[in-house]
Amino acid sequence: MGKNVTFSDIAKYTNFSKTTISRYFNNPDSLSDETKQKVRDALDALNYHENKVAKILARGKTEFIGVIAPNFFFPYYTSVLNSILDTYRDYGYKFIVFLENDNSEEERKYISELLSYNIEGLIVLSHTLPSHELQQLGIPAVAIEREDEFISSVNTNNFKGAVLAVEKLIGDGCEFLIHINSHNPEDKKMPAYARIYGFEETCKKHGIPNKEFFVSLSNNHEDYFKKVSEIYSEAKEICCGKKAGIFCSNDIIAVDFLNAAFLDGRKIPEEFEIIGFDDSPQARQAIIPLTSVRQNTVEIAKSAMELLVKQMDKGKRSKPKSVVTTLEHIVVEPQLAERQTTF
Amino acid sequence: MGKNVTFSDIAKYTNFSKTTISRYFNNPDSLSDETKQKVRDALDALNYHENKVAKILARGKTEFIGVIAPNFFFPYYTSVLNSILDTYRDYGYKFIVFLENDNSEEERKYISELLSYNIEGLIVLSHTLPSHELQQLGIPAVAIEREDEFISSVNTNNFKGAVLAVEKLIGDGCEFLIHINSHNPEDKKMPAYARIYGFEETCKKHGIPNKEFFVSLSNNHEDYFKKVSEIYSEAKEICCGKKAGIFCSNDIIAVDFLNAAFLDGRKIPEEFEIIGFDDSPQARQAIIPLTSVRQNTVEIAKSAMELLVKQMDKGKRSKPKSVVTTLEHIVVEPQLAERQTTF
DNA sequence: TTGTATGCGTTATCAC
DNA sequence: GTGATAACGCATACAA
Repeated sequence: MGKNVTFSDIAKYTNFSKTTISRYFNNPDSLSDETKQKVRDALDALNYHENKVAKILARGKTEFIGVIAPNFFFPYYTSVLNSILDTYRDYGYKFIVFLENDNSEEERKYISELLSYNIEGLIVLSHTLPSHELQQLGIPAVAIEREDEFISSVNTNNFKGAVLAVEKLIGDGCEFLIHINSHNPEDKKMPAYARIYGFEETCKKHGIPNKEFFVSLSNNHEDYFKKVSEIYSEAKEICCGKKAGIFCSNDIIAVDFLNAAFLDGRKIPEEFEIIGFDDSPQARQAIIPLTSVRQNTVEIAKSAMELLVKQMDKGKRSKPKSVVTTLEHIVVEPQLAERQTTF
Repeated sequence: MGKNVTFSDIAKYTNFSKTTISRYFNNPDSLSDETKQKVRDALDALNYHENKVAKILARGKTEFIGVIAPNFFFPYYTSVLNSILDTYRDYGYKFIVFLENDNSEEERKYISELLSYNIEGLIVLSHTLPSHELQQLGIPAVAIEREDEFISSVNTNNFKGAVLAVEKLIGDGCEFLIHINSHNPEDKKMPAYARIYGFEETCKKHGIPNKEFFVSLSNNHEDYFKKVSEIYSEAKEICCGKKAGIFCSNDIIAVDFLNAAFLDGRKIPEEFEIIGFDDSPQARQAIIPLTSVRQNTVEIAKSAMELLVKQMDKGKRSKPKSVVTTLEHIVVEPQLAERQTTF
């Protein structure tokens, strides 16, 4: 940082005051054309570069948004992060990104780091901290696809996603339905839990026999495949003969099931129809391209930013502490990406 | 931002000066135990939170590192970014992340944004800006797996990766070798280009007949698959009868080839052996788990940070402008992740 | 249209 | 051990 050129330097060079230089940037209309020209010349004569840190300190606005994401094992998070980062072009906010560590103490440290940089808002994808703790922070915050009782959020319409999938399976003539979910059946606060309800209610509505399986969350793929293979074997037993429809809560499970069935010589989608969730790269590259419920991550990111911006604006107008805005929970509609594991 | 508690407030509360409060954080040994206790009490009585922006302005160090990554189509970039973000625990640097837009003008804007925040260093994964332009920036910068003539960098030993793959194929008895690469054969400055040399030289060394194919880079997977399927057909013709080994420059191509061959009834790895590059999730979830050259992204990120830190430290000791350190190009060794598409 | 003075919340340099 | 005071680089009320 070799002696950066500052307003003072420009001021000296032009014989104007620092204020005038400041105005050149913030209120140029109030300057005469001649002055503007002189400043402009000085600016590139001295090769000036703005210093946002100083600007932040003086004005209090950082244009920073903190993002805390889980790791990238599930491509869904990658995709959302991608979309969030892309909003830079529309909003100009910069993102300081942290990766969750499955450790709430660590996560609190991340947050206090972020706060010390005067971030204007926080986007939380990780699940380690309860939303009431996030609310206490007193800064605009929005949750994405996680427990969101006390803060605003944007979630996929998981229920609808499940309904779309199951009705597709039923419409295609499946006589027995299976749902495989990776979430611990206990954490009912996770939005994704609604996929289970969606499955159950749609089955009930159409009177279709069904069964649910759960595989415990794991970052190790071998584990996953072994468990899913076992589920496949069991599933084959259960629906002996009848055409079965499999709806999985993510594409990883779905592809594993597909592989197990395919290697076992099943005809797909004739004997088994399979639908995943997330529309990940794995879905597209499966041995039989996988039908999957696509979450609109672009829309999710956009909505998150809108919520955040709305909250941040409010914080400015009224009294500082009134960040206690009414909660808003935006729901983004999913879509069925139909490929070859369904008809 | 409701009136943050500052050193002034603590000072008033404790009847000490701001200086003493500052010392409490930066040089606590110089304070009496009694004073420290008083300050400590005041700190949580008033619920103080540090303000790094002010600290930065006063001290000049931001602990920010800028990252410019390409999009997340190739899981390799995701993985590297993941590893970079994880280094926070070891180094404490925060990352402001930008996503490339394939537009050099945009990218220059990102960089000037980053500079205005006084980032201490820059990690560049994107390819839109030539390295000599990055060098001009005058801040510590390191390139990862991209053209790196004028700045330090860390790259996978791509040549070695290819050699590992090809020798494995030869060792397994492949009589004809095929290389499929997605890079434009023109951009020889990309480190990944060495995968081609590695393929060619190893083939030559062992006197194995071979052929190379190129598919043009694309973010659209359907495109890819169609092209790779055509290549598969052609490949089948060429090596009629002889056992063929396929080495692909990324897993996406490899999985597509695998799928095409598998669906065509080929026995794998008996008739075709296939090796990809990157060891991505797709490789693990392929219908036959794919053997792939694993890039050690953790090591890559770690090396990048080490290079950066070294440069940043130098910049502090000597004169500001001496960021013109000698270039260093770190090479990280890849590893063959053997799965079922090879013996 | 332009300038003066003051503040933003720290750290750093002298003092005592 | 502790305290004034001046930076750091910019924004903003208030003057002129």
